[in-house]
Amino acid sequence: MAEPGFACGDHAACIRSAITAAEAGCAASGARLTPLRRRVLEILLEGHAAMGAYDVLARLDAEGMGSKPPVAYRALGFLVDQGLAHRIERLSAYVACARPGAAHAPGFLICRGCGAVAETQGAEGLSRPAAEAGFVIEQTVIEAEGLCPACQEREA
Amino acid sequence: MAEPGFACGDHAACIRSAITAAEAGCAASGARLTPLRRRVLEILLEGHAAMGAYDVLARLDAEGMGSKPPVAYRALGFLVDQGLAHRIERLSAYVACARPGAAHAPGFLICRGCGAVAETQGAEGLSRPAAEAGFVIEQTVIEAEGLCPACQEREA
DNA sequence: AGGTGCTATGTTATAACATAACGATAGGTC
DNA sequence: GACCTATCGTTATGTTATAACATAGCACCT
Repeated sequence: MAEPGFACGDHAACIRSAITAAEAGCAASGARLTPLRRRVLEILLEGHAAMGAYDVLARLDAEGMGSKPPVAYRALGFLVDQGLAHRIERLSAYVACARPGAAHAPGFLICRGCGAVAETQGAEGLSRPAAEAGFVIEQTVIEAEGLCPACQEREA
Repeated sequence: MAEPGFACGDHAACIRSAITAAEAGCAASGARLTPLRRRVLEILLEGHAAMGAYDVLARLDAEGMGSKPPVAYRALGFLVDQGLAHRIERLSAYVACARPGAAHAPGFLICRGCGAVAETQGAEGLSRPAAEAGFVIEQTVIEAEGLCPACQEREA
C-alpha cells in the first residue's frame, strides 16, 4: 500500500514491514495480536485492497480458522480499534492501514474502476465548520470515489 | 435543518421552503416529484434527522403508500440523485438536504449522543492529495462523528 | 490442586440493510 | 388507439452486521 498513490513497490516487503509495525504497536500498547488477528491483518495486506468482512471470513474458513461472521467482525474491529486497519464506509469494507503507528485521521481515494483504495493524509476540512457549530469531532470518515490514473486511461 | 449548527428556528417553515425548493428544482430539471417521492422527502424533513430506509418505509406503510423495501429505496435514490437528500454512509441512513438547489459536496457532523446530523459546506481537504495521485474525484463522503454542544453538556 | 477473573474465541440465531427481476399501471406522444 | 417510457408493486433473495450465550485458555492467588 503506497501513498498517496495507487502503486506499491515491493508487496512482500510492504506486508512484512506492516506486520512488524503491528507487532511493535501492540506490544507498546499492551494489545494482543493473537494468531487470528494477525492472520486477518495479513489477509488484508495480501489482498492489497478493500475487502468485505465476508471475503475475509471466506479466507479464514478455507484455512480452518473460523467460519462464523462474528469471528471476522471481531478481528476486524480489533484491528480498526488499534489503528492497524480502516473501515471504508462507502464500500462496507476494510483495508490495512498504510501508516500503522502514526496517529492520523486518514482520507481515502476509492477507484470505481479497479476498486483500488489509496490512503491519504486526513483532510482537515471539517475542523472549521465543526468549531463554528461547537461540535467536538471524535472520528472522521473522509472518502472520495472516482477514477485512478490507470482507469482514466482505460476509459478514454 | 439549520446550518451549520444543530438548531432549526422554525421547523414547519423549513419544511415548506424545502418542499418548494424541491418542486422548483424538479420542474427546472424535468424530474418528476411524484406524490410518493414528495412524501418521502417530507418524511425526511419531518424526521429532522437521519433516517434508515426501513424507518422511512415504516412511515409509508402506515400511510398505505408502500410496504416493500424497493419502494423506499427507489424514492430515496431519486432524492439523492436530484440532490434533495443525502446518504450518510456512517449510519446507512438518509437526510434531507439542507441546501437544495445549490451545487455542493457536503460534509456532515453526526452527534453520537442524540443522532442529530448537521450539514456543512463540503470539505476541500481531499483535493490536494487527489491531485497529487492523479485521481479524479466524482463523489465525496465527508462525515465526522462526535458530540454536539447540547450532548457535550449532558455528558459533563 | 482448586478457585476466581479475565480475555478471546466459538456458535446460534437473527437483525438490519439492499437490490435483482419481473409484472402491472399510468402518462405522454404520434 | 398504438406505442413508448417512467414509475410503482411484488416476490424473492442477497449482503452486511450484531445480540446473546457457551467454551476455552491463561494468569493469579490460596
